[in-house]
This record gives sequence, structure tokens and C-alpha cells, in this order.
Amino acid sequence: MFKKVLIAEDFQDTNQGIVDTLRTQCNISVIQEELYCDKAYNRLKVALSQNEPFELLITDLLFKKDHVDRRLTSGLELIRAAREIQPDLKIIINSMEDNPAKVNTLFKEENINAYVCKGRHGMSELVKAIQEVYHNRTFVSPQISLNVSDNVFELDEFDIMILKDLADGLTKKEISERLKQRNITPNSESTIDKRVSKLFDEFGAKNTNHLLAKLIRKDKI
Amino acid sequence: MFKKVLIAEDFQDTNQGIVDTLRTQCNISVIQEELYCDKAYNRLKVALSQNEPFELLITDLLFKKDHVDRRLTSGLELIRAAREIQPDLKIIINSMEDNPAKVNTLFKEENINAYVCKGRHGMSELVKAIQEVYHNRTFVSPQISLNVSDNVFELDEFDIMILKDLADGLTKKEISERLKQRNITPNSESTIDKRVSKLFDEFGAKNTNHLLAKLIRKDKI
DNA sequence: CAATCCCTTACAGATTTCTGTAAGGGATTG
DNA sequence: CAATCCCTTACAGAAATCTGTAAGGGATTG
Repeated sequence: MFKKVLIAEDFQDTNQGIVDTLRTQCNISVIQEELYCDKAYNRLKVALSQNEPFELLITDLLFKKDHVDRRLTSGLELIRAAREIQPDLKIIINSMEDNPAKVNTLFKEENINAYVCKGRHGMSELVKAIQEVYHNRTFVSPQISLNVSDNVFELDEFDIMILKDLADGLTKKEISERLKQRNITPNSESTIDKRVSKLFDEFGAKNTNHLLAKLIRKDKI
Repeated sequence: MFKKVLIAEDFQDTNQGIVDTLRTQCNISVIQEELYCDKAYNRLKVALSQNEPFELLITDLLFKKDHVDRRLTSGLELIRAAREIQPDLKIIINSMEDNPAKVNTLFKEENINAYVCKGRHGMSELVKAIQEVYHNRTFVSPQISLNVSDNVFELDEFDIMILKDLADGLTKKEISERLKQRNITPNSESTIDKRVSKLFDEFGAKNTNHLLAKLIRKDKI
């Protein structure tokens, strides 16, 4: 496991939470924390010059302004500065931001190693991310659906209506009947079958249970 | 809609997020924010003495200690102090805490009006909560299942294993076979049928799709 | 020990899901 | 206009789900 990790995070609660979690759940010898990007950068530089570089940087993206003057004002600037002096530094972003496009850009342009959304599962996801990154793999919080196989296909209004009804426990026959009652077309059971089967292919699901579980977990329905 | 709302929250990011959301999505004239319970309490008192009381308090439960001396050290203390001077104040708690029993106690003993879990849906749930409270109703984040019909029944390890496999698209026959391979008992398809059917009753689900959807949305599996 | 309860299992029948084939209609294109 | 494509629909058969009945075994209780 990583021996030396640096955390940059301006929210003390989160900061302390991460440190506690890492100490108890991961086996990391040295965990240091900084509330400001500039200080984090300095720590990286000093560690490097002493031939005891950090292996992993966990950073937020947004750092609030306060009375302290700042050169580096965001996680992004910190990442770029850090990679200047230490290109092999592993980086995990831990932020509220949950726009898949933006996250995608961070992977492509900044070569970050993992992205964890703050939130209810943030800590356990962060632990997972650290393990993955340690094994030279990437990690993204599940709610950010990046991988192509899942995201190329969009659900149209009709699909979503069917899926929501299925998740509400209606049979396809019932759904068909409801559509007919409301004069919505298409409405045959056969078409519903076909639509759902196509979604199996598109989302790599084995059956309805699997499909619904995937889509609910991704907040698509 | 509420005209005057006070937010007590020590995490500035969250704080700002709430304020932004309320400004854009709700139609609230005055939104004030405080990082400390004592300051929040003073604001409530001053507003009251000026005959322009706050109508709603949105508060976190946990406030981190820092260099500032404190009298009120938690959201709970703030709530009790606030209700002393203004019993009719509407209160929404916005916290990470997600223990149903604790939340239940807050409703019963503190008569709070809504409880919103911080998390991925925190903001939209908060908006919903504000609307509900404005109409003299209560609100609880869905992941805190309070209502008896949903929460009396607990899922044991075996149930969860079955449900996770179903959500992964396995058939009951496959699940049965896997259990036999791993020498886990019981393992007959019939028992799996029975278990799942019992869960239908317990959780008010019509079929497997419905059951899985409910439980995934509640983060039970 | 007998009665009882609970859990597991087998089995069976009805219903639903899943998959493939095929026919028909509208839109597009050459 | 003919050829083509795509969508809707019907239908059919295999597989899976759902529901109920019944038998057997272990644990508990009187």
C-alpha cells in the first residue's frame, strides 16, 4: 500500500474524516494534510527535494477564498503544478462536482488516476479508489457513468416510462394496457418486449432485474 | 413561500451551496447563513425582538470545534435553544447522519419538521423538504425509511446475498447452483423462491423488479 | 414423548418473461 | 415506382417467475 499520502482539502471536517478513514481502513504510514493549495504544493516540493516524495495526492477541486493570499487557487492548478515537478505522482480528486463531461476531461487532460464524488458513499469509495490506484488502475464513483458501453445509449421518454413502470412492479401486459388507455402509441406488449430487449444489449444487462438495478444505481430512472 | 430563512452550517461549501440553491429554486426573500450555532441563535433572537422573526431554520447537527469558544456546540442544542424563544419556528435538519432510529427520535422529541440527508440528492431533497414544511407537512429523505411498513423488517445476510445476485441478473436457478457450489445452505431454488416471496410481503412489493427497485433506492443492497 | 412450530425442500400449475420469426405500414432513397 | 430500412405488431415456444400444497426434519414446549 502507499506509504506517503498528501491530502489537500479546505474543509476541515472532510479533511479530518479522510485522515481518520485512511488511518483506520488503509495501511498508510504517513498521511499529511493541508488546507491550502500553496501549502500542499510546498510540501510536495520539500518531500521531493528530500528524496522522500509523496506517492499519492488526494485533492478537492474547489478551495474557498479567505484572508490568506493564494497563488494556486484550485485543485486543478495544484494538480498541474504538482505534475510539473513530479510527473509520476498519483492523483485522486475528491470533489462535489458530478458532471461526467468535466470528470472525463480531468481523466483525459490531467491524467488523474481516480475521481471520487463527495457524498454519502464518499469515504468507502475513496478507500476503494486508493486501492485501485495503488494497483495502477483508475477509479470513478459509480454515479459518474463514463464508460462508453454504458453511456453512448440514451434513454428516450418512452423507454423511461416503461422502465419506471417495471420498477414499480407492473407487468408488461399491464404497461401495455395503461398505454392503450392513455392513447399513447406504440403500446403493444410486443413492442415493449422489443424495447426492453434492446436496452439489455445497449446496457449489457442479462435481464430486467439487472437492467433496472444498473439504471437505478446510475440515477437514470 | 417562506420569506425569511436562516441556515446554520459550518461547512462553507455546503453553506454556499444551500444558499445558491434556495435563491435559484425557491422563492425566498431573505436567506441568512451562520457558521456557528451561537451566532445563529443570536440572529434568531435579534430578528424576534425586532418583530421580524425567521420562519425556518435549516441546520446541520455536527459543528466542528475550532478556535472560537462556543456555548451551543451542536445542531441539537441550537434547536432546543431556538424553540425556547420561538416555539413555532419550523426546523429542517440537514446532516450526514442516516441512522433511522436517531432521526425518528428527532421527530418525536424535538418535533423537527423535516430531515434531509446530505448526499447526492441532498439539494433536491432539501428543496422538496422546504416546500413540504411550508405546507405544514413533514419530510424525510427517502433513504431513511421510517414508516413502519418498510422498516420493521430487516434483511439478513442471506437475503442480501440473494437480492444482490438477482440485481446482478442471475436467475434463481443460477443462485441456487452457486450456493451449492460454495456449500452454503439453504440453497434450493424453492427456498430462494420462498425467501423472496416473503420479502414481497414485508416490503409491499408486487414482484422482483419492484422489490429490487425499492431496496436499491433505499441503499439496502 | 407428543404436539407444535419453523425452516427446507420438492413439485406442480398458472403467469410472465425472453427470444425469434414473420407480416404489414410508413418513410426514404435511387 | 421499386427497393430498402425501420418500427410496430402478432404469434409461438422455451425459460423463468410466482404461488400454493405437501412432506420431512430439527428445535421447542407442555
